[in-house]
This record gives sequence, structure tokens and C-alpha cells, in this order.
Amino acid sequence: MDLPDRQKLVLKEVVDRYIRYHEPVSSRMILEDYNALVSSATIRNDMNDLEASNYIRKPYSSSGRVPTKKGYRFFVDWLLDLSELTKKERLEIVEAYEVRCLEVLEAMHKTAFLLGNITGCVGFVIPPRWAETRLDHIILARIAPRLILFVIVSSIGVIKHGMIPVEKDLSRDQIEQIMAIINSNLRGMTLEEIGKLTLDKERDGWYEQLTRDALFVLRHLIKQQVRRELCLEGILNITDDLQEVAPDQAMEQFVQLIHALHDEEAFAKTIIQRRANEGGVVISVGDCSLPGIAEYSTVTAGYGPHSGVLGVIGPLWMDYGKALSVTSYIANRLEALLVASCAPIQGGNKDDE
Amino acid sequence: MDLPDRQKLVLKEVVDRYIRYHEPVSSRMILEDYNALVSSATIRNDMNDLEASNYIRKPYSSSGRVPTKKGYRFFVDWLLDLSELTKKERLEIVEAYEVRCLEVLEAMHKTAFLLGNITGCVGFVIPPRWAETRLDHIILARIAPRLILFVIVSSIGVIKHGMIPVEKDLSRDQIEQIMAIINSNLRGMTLEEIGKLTLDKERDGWYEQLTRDALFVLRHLIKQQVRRELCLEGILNITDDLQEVAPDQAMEQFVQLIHALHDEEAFAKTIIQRRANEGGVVISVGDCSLPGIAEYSTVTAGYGPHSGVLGVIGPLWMDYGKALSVTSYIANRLEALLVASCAPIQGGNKDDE
DNA sequence: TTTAGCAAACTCCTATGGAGAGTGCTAATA
DNA sequence: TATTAGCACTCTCCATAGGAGTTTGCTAAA
Repeated sequence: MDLPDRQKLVLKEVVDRYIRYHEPVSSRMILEDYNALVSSATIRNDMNDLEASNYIRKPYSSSGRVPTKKGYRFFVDWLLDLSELTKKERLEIVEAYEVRCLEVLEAMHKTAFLLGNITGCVGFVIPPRWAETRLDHIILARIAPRLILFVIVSSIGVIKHGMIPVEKDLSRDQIEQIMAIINSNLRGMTLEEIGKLTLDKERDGWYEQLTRDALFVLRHLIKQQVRRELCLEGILNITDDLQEVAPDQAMEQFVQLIHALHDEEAFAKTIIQRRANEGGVVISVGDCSLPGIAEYSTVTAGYGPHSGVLGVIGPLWMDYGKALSVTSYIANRLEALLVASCAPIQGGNKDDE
Repeated sequence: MDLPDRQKLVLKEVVDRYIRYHEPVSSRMILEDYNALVSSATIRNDMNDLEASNYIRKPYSSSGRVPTKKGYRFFVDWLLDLSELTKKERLEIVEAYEVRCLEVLEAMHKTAFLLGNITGCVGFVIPPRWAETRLDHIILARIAPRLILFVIVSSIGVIKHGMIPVEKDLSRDQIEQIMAIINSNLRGMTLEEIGKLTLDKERDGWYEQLTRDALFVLRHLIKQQVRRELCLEGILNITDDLQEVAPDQAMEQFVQLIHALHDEEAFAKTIIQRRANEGGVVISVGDCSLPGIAEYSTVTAGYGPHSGVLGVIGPLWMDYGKALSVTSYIANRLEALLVASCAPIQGGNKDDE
């Protein structure tokens, strides 16, 4: 699977230039960067070999060369120059995370936006598996007659809030009591465990003291399956390249992408599968497992302890170097943020009880 | 400004067909719907007159006719058939609002989505002027050491929540006290009034009892200028028509639209200006006040007591009839929802105090 | 193994011509 | 005066053709 040195250089040049200009690369163009150490015919021979082994191809018989997926793959694996973030980009990221914010979803949307904005691709964040996180506490508050506000705070921060309509109006004291009872009994359990609780009065003892209303509230909380909602930002970033490259099918492809991204679950599943057991940053070049994104590449990184994944999705000719460094850097920052949120809360537990 | 009856019919036919098929309309096509009561030459004469008065135009010298903005305008003002919502659409709307939800922003996003989805245009909701609504109460809760969750509930529901980082850790009791004091003093004031409060200890008497920490919390709350964030949904709905009609400039126009929508404030301001003092549903056909949306039409309706506006924006050839009925219907539903949220809360006040 | 040189292939642009659609005009008609 | 039939004209759209310009593959020589 290895290539002669010069062929590697030629391939690198083809991919580099195609990423930069989105136009087929001719032997003469490569010569420019080569300071004429060899002739264009030599380059052509190399290109021929590269084409024979499927790293590059010609859109038509006498055109310059364009990388194939295999070519991108090789480029990404062996030839990629790591690019540093610029000071400006670094600053943008740091500033975005500066405001302390325990609302996990908000942080994730911000993150997706950063990813999309800096790479010029679509940024996305797949939240951690909420079900795996442990409940820190819930907050209940009477917000109107027969309407209770709840906030679920887990080990990584505020992950969900909403309203519970109750049939009987409850006083503030009653709600306070319910809250205390639920918290003292459920704290430390994973959301998954909580979801599986059977509220069979006879079998479980601990909530005997609860009124019917407390049970009602609890049932409502348990039903709250916290969906793993995809955070997507920057879809419009990739409309620019669109016309440039292949005006005819591009729109078609774009629409397909949109539809694929719309089915959040399938998309998240595909991304997670692609990463398999690999840690760190994973680059996937055009993958057929999900039709809509078969002609797009993804660069993803895991973050945090509960299988969260973030990254970017963009055209095959995306700037992998930049995407790689941005994704990696941002994954670290987000992880740090979640861990930081985490620490004081757990400290809080000890203080409280 | 009036037109002979047959010319009106011809104009109506031209606009109707163009909205349906997005193709220039010829005299023969109109003849079809006319059951040959007159000849095509007669229609042509009418079309000639209509073109002379600028209601329609020809893309090129021997093509069928296309409505001008003036033509659309006349169509909208005088010739529009009101279309009823289908049962399915009505059901979709009712179901969407079925879940009781006091989170105002959530309701608005849902609304924008409905608008976009049913009309096939971009749906948007400009929230009411929060500053004009009156505070019902705030909720404070200790969520972690030195971190307080706040929720602002105004007369129309939950309009804002967030975190306050405080320097000194406060006990639950202390927070409770602060909450009670702030609530009893601020309830009933508009957010605008609250924002203008000067926290000059010497001048105002009521908060003398507050500790420094309470003051800190209050300052933080006051600083929360609740931005009038635009809710937008369905931008991709209009990519479909895009290529169909004018593949060359369409993309360009679309990108311009995106940029215009991105500047939320300018867009909201333009929309509000367009409505001037008019109530009910206002249809605006291609308006040059904001460059990016100059080639798009909007159908907007006011809702609620605090200058909220919702509607759709789409191509000049949008289905005005449908947009009109959907916008009007949804505006009523949303208003009802806000009023309904409102009632129990105000009731709540009386109960509480 | 590399190179120079050249024919061949293909795109892209422009021009040309014919088919088809739709109009405007003119002269006749009710 | 309003309407109509008929016809020439205009323009798009499509297919075809030729020329300029790239870029390649191949061959034969270094």
C-alpha cells in the first residue's frame, strides 16, 4: 500500500491544490511547485501510475486529475500537514467559552457554531448519552396554579427543564417537600436507572411517605426521556462551494445532505458507528453507509465521559488539516468545560447533605 | 386604478398560473380556462394593455407573460381567492399547540416551524417586546456552589432563564429570602421599568433590608436585557423553487436572502415598519427597503398585546392565498395560547399574595 | 529512468440553422 | 367599436459544427 516517494509528493500536490482551487490539477501545475527538478512528462508518468492504483482520476480523457476517495484517504492518513489555529481563531474559541454556563445544550450549540464557522463546514455536536449521567438534583418550583417548573441537573450540568401540569394545585411547601424527597432518593442514580423505576407502591418502600401528587410528579419526570438532540450549525457554509464545483448535481447532492442531517438519529448513529472504538480524532472520507452523506467527509472527536461526539461534515475537498486541528482543539475545550461544571456540583452535594 | 373586468380575469389567470407552474403564461393557456368565450387574439390585446400599464411583462419579446410586482400587488389586493386550510393542516396546527407549554420561546419556534412547513416558505416569529410585559415573578434556585439559577416569568409566561455566578456561596434559605424580597418589590413592573431601576441604596428605600448579595443578584437580573430574538424556520423550503425558476441568479438571490435574515434586527425592524399601523394580515410584495429581501414577499400578522409579529417570507410567486389563511389562523392560535398562559398566572398572583 | 516532441482527445466558446412557441399587426367581420 | 383570423416576426431551445486552448498518452531518443 506504500507509494514511491515522488508519487506521494505528486498525490499530495494534487490533493492540496484541488482542496485549494477545486479544479482538476494538471502536470504542469505540479511542476510549478516542483522547481522543475523533473519534467512534466515524469509527473505525467507518476500521475498515470497513481491513476492506475486509483488514487486519482480524470473527469474526462484529457483533463487534469482529481483525487478519488482513496486518494483523499491516503492524503489524510499519510500526507496531511497539521495546521495550527490562528491567534484570531483561538481567541474566538476561548471567548465563546468564557461565559460560565451550566446549560449543557447551550454550550453545545455554541460549540457546533464555532466548529462550523471556523472550518467553513457544517459543525455538529452529538450530546453525551444523558441516560448514563447521574442525577445531581432536580429543582421544582410552582410557576402558576397547577403548573410546576422542573429542572434536571445531572453530573454534567443542567440538561433539561420543562413544565409539569398537575391536576391539583400544590402549595409551595408541598412542592418543596416533594422536591426534597425525590432528591434524597434519586440523587446519584443514572437517568437510565431512574427511567426504569417502577412506581409500584407495594413493592418499593421509599416513597410511601409521598402523596399521590408526588407520585404524579415523579412519573412525569421519569417519562422525560431526554432525547439526544443533534446540534447543527453552519449548513449554509457549504452552499458557497456548491455551484463552484459541479453546478449540475451539486444542488441535488446538497438537498440529499440536508435530508440526511434531518434524520438526526440515523445521522448520529452513523457517525458513532464510524468512530467504532477509536479515540481521538477520526476522519472519514465519503462513506456509503448513509446515502445522503456518502459524498461528504466528516472529522469527528469524542469528548467527555459519556460518548459525546463532535465534529464537522463537509465536501470531500474540505481543508482536512484545519478541520482536524479545530475539531481536536474544540473537543478539548468542551470536555474541560463539562468537567469544570461537574466539579462544583459534586462539591455541592457534599456541602448539602 | 381600476381595470376592465376581462382584464382583471386575465391578470388573475396569469398570476394564478405563474404561481402554480412558475412559467410564463401565454394567451393560449388562458384560453383553456376560458372555455373559448373569446379568441386568443382578444386575450392578447388585453395582455398588451396589461403590459402597457405595467401589471405584467415579457421575459423576452415573444414569450408568454409574467406578473410584475405591480401585478402581484393588484392580484393580492383585489383578486385573491381565500383558501381554506385543509383538515390535515388544521390538525397539525392544533396538535402542535396541544401540549401546554409556558416556555414562550419554545412556542414561538414551534410556530415558526408550522408557518414554514405548511406554506412551503420561511416561517418567522418576532417575539413581543419583552420590555413591555410585566413581571409576574422570578424563581431563584441554588444549582451549585456560587451558582444560582434564575427564571423570569412575565405576564405571558416563562421568557428567560439563566445562571448567576455569585462570589459568595448563598444558602438555600438566603436565596429564598432574596427571591421573596425581589418578587414582592418588583412584581407588576414592566421589564423596562425594572431595567431602569437605579440601585442607589440611599435613594430608594425598599431594599434596605437586602444584603449585598441580594443587590448583586438584582443587578444581574436587571442587566439581562432580554433580546428580541428572531425565530426562523424552513429556510430550506425555498431552495426547491430556486433552480426551477431562474437557475442563474436564483442562487445569488438566495444567498442574499440568507444574509438579510441573518441580520435579525434589521429584518425585524423592516417587517415592523412595513406593517406600519395596520392590523390584521399585511401582505408585502417585494419591497426595496431591505436589499436582501427586495425580491421576496412577506405575509405577516400581529399577535398578542405587545407588538409581536409572525408570518412567512417567500418568493414573489408564493401561494398568497394559503399564506394568508395560514398566517391568520396561526396568529390567532398563538395569541390564544399566550392569553391562556397569562390568565392562570395572574390568577396565581391573587392566590399567592 | 527520464525526457522531448507530437498526435489525439476533450472542453469551452461561438456560430449556425431549424423547429416550435408566442406575439404584434393588419385587415376583415359582427 | 370590439373582436377575430391570419400571417410575419422574434426569440428560445436544441443540436450541430468548427476553432482555440489544454492536457494527456505514447513513442522514440537520451
